[in-house]
Amino acid sequence: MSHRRLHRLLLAWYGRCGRAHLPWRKTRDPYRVLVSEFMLQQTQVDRALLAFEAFVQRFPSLESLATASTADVVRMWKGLGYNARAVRLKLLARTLMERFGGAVPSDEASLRSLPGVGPYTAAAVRAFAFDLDDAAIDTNVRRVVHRWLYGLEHPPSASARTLDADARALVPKGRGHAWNSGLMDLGAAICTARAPKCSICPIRTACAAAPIDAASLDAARRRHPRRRAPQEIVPFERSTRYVRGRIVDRLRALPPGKRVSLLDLHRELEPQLGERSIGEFGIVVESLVRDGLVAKSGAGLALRD
DNA sequence: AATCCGGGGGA
DNA sequence: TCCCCAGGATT
Repeated sequence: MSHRRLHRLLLAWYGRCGRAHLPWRKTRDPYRVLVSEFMLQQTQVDRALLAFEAFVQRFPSLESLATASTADVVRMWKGLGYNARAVRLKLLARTLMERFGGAVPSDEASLRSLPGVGPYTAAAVRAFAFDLDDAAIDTNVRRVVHRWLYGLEHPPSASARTLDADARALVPKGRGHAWNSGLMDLGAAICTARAPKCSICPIRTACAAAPIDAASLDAARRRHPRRRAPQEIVPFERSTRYVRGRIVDRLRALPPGKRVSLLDLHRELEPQLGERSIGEFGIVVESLVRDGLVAKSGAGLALRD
């Protein structure tokens, strides 16, 4: 089945309104694409923008990242969250230098073998660095495709598998880069999860869901609630995530070469952490050690080298 | 299949 | 203030 009308509408809109000026869209350098995709997995474009510029300036090449210390990479990751990804990105760089001759592969199997690269990132690298006709499918893309082809996504009319197959079939031959870029921009700016702007959508005349009324979308969402884990009862400040964040932030600020004892760290962070036993604190530190973020020695704690 | 992993923006 | 956000690894 052909989707020529969809292709024409979205690609024309991307040409007019797309964010082709984003630094990771102006380049085809696979290393930069990889860095941007690692950041964009977890962060909005506006925030990733600043971090990206600083990161590629500090680590301008795969080789420079591969030879950098994990500590320096984690320091450059400040503000982005999910710090284990900084560790994986650094490990990925070393893997590429050692096993792939310093080049980013374009085949899916090789990409998927790399730390931190799953189905989405592998496809994104193929589309954005190599302009291959692959579909980088995240939840935003699934939502957009569902609306186009099946109508409102509450309740779902198609499985994730079906949507993935549809999304792949939609990629116009030879236009992988622009198509994926346009799809993401549409999902971020117009075809949003809540309050989509159908009235200004370039696809509205070819969309099964348009026009979506914000109030009825909200009502449909409430009628079909997504299954949720038992609600987190403790305040965020009591959560492990918060403690981990405070610890890593404190270790980021530690002068290179310096270390801090568990007891001193516990005492320093006490004002932010409230009453939390040293034992409980130590368990959180252990989780950071397991994640490769923190190094523990007789001299104390620091970001891992 | 379910859970963990941050930090921020917007309703 | 509360709700929501997203891919990958682990178990």
